Amino acid sequence: MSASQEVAAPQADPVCTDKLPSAARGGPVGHAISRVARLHRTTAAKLLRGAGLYPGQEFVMMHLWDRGPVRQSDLIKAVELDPSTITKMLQRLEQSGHVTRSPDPKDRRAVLVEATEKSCGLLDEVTLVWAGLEEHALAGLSQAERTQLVALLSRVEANLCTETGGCPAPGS
Amino acid sequence: MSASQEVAAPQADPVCTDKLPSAARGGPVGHAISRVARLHRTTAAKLLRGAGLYPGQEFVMMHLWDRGPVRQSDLIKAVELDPSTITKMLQRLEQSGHVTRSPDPKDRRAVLVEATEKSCGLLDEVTLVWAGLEEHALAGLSQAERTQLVALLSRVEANLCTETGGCPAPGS
DNA sequence: GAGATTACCTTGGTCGACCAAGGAATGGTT
DNA sequence: AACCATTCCTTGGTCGACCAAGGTAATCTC
Repeated sequence: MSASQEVAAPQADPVCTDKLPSAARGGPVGHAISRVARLHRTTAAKLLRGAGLYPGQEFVMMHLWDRGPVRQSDLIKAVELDPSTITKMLQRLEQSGHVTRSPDPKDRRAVLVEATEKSCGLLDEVTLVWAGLEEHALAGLSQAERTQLVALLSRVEANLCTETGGCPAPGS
Repeated sequence: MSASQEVAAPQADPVCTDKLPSAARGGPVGHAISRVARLHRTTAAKLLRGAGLYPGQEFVMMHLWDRGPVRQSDLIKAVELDPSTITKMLQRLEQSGHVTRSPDPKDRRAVLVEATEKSCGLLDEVTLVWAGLEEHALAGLSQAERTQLVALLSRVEANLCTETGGCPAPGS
C-alpha cells in the first residue's frame, strides 16, 4: 500500500494523477456569473437581431440616444470599454447607418458621435426588448430579491474593481 | 405656435425627440450582470495569462482534467458552447500543447480529446487562480450572502433557459 | 439492404473584446 | 520658442462566441 502505481483503476483514467474532483471546487459564483451572462447576452442577441443590432451595440446606442452628440472619449468612459473596441464598433454602426461621426472643430484629435435619425426608430424597440428581457430573467423574483440581487452584484463589481486598478473611481 | 420647429433648444440636443431618460430605465440587472461578467472575465484573463491560457479555455481544461479523455460532443454538452467554438478552441489548445485529439476508433465521426501531461502542471495554478479570484470577488460577503447570490443567479439562469428553448434539461 | 434521418465535427464568416503600438493634436514646463 | 507628456483615436493582431452551411459517418425506417 505504499506505491501509488495502482490507483484502483479509475474507469476514465484522469490523466493528472489523482487530484480533487475539480468540478465542485471551481468557484461556483464565477461559473454562475459566466453562464448567466452568456445566456443573457445570447438571448439579447436574438431579440436585438430583428432591430439590426448586435449585442453590445445597444449600450452605445442607448448612451447616444439620451446624451446626444458626444465625444468618443466620453462614450468610452461611459461604457467602460477598450478604445479600440469602440472605434471598430462605431465604424460598423456608421456603416449600418445608425451613427454619424464627425471631427470635433474645437479639438482636432477628437471625434463627435451622434445617433442618426434613422436610428431613432430603434429606440422603442430596443427599450421594449430590454424591458422584456429583464422581466423574463427576473420572473418569479420578488421585488426584495431583485434589489438584493443588484446589491450583491454591485458589491462583487466593487470588489473586482479594487486592487486590480482597472476601474474608474466608484464615486463619480 | 403650431409648428414644432423651435423645440426650446435643449442644451445637448437629444436627437430623438424627447423620450425618457433611458439611463434609468435600461434593465438594471441586465446591466449589472454584463458589467460584472466582463470584469470577472478580464481579471481572470490577466491571471490566467501567466499560465498561458486564454479566458474560456480554463473551463475546457478543467473538464478534461477531471474527466480524462472525452468525446468532443460530451465536452460541448458540458460547457454548453457552440460546437464550432469548441472546435476552434481545441485547435488552438492542441497547437499550444495543452490538449491531444485523436479519432475515436469506435465511432469514426467522433474525436477524443485529452489533456496532455504537460498541461497537468497548470492544474494547480489554474485552481489557485480561480480560488483567489472567487475570494477576491466575494470579499466581504457573508456565507449566507454568497449562497443567496448563487441561488438568485441560478433562478435567473433557469428563467433565461425556459421558453427560449436554448438550454438542456435542468434536471440532468 | 436502400434511403432518409440524425449525430458529429469542420470551415467560413461576422462581432465583441482585448492588447500592443503608433500617429496626431493639445497642453504644460522650462 | 522648444520640448516633453498627455490625450484621443486608429490599426493590426488574437480569442472567444455565434450562425449558416457543409461533409462524413452512424442509425433508423421501410
